[in-house]
Amino acid sequence: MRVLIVEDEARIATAVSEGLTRAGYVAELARDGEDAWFRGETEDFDAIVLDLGLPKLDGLSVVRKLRAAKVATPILILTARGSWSERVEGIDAGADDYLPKPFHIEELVARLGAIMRRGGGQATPVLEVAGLRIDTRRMSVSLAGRAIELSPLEFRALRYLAHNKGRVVSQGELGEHVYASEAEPDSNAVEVLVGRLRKKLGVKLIATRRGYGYVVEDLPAAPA
Amino acid sequence: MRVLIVEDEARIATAVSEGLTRAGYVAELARDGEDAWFRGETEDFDAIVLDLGLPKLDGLSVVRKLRAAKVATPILILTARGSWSERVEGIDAGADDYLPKPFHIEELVARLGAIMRRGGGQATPVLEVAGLRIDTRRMSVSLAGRAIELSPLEFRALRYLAHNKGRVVSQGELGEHVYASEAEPDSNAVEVLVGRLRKKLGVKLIATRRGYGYVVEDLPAAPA
DNA sequence: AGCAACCCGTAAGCGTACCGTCAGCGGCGC
DNA sequence: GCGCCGCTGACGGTACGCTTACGGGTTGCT
Repeated sequence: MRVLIVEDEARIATAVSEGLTRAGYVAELARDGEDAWFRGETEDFDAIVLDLGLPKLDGLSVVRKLRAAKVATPILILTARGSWSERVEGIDAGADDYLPKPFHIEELVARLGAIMRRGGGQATPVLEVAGLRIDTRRMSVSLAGRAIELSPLEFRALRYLAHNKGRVVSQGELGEHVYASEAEPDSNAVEVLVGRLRKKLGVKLIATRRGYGYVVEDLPAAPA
Repeated sequence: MRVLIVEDEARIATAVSEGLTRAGYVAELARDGEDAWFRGETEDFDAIVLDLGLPKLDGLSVVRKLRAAKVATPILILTARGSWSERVEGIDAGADDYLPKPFHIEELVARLGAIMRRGGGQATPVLEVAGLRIDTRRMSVSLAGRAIELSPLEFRALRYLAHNKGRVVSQGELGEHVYASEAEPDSNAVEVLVGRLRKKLGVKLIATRRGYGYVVEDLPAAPA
């Protein structure tokens, strides 16, 4: 199991490297974004641990470029403590999970194991549900071959709902995942957002469970 | 038997830890929500005791995220005294039972034993009883393949009854679990609720034990 | 720089499902 | 047969969620 560590602070880099080695991984090290991008594309890793604050080419760009190049390797990003927007942007860009700094090495090892086992959560580039194709790399959506233009927020909402298809997602939960900050409790922003989304989709895909939230069904109509 | 205790108040944490150890469990401790979420997903516990008021990531989110990640470990939540809405939300989110603070350790041990013996009650997303399917993730119900529309309160009531099938549930108990506030003693709200539920189901599923409460039988035709 | 288009949060209005109350009735149990 | 527990239908208040319109802010094009 080869893991690429991308980290410019030497202290952290060696700590992580040692921790992963002890856990039985082969740890490779890259010290800046350009190096990470080059090696991530040309070499074959089982996972990438990526700090977002990097010289030459920032972490988010690395994620985006790798995903654009159809590199499906699981990516775990290291974010600043409490930086909600970094996490959201990171997941948007195609990372599989995030770990806020500071962290324990054991935690890193465990989460890394999780995303490698999962082996293609966010990394799977296209979600499909009920004739709808959601391409998370190109940020594009099409219904029965016809492209649909969505705004960034609409796209995030749809992606989250599709990703959790078959499960009720409350307004609060949807808000937390769509917005890069804590949602204001007294606001109908989510309702309006879902409304616009529904209008653009033109299909009865997003059902509302009054008192609970929204669901998109993965099965047409065959419960037994 | 490994149990994860999630509690930030050191005093309570040690008390619970000692109590569980004395009862023969191996107690692990997590002090905040993110830790709980990560360990709950990556490690293997037989049960989780979860305080709702937590730093970093609140308890309800932990429950939701674990359930979304298909972690079926039984979860017992500790709620503030008298906070009915917390309990209801907790169960909705996928917890198996709640215990209001303050509590006796013996009570905690007893309830923990119960949900572990039950071995995946609420954790399994769909309940089945007498041809009825209750999907707690979709918040939807179907009878013999045909979907049935239920209101939030109706759904909660049915879920609680089905969850306790074969046992008589008093009106008071049902009310406590359905309503997110103190139930008024002089009110036939529960009766009306059960009535509407029965009408929508269209089957003689919920029997009434005059003077005691309601039961749903898990066996279709058991003569007495 | 100026302008247009778009994005998106706020607010108001509205339809409707939800659900508690009440009154009347039925049936179970003694 | 009587009494009380529980069922049922009607009614209306409430609040949930949808829709529409508006405007501030940003982006991008000329």
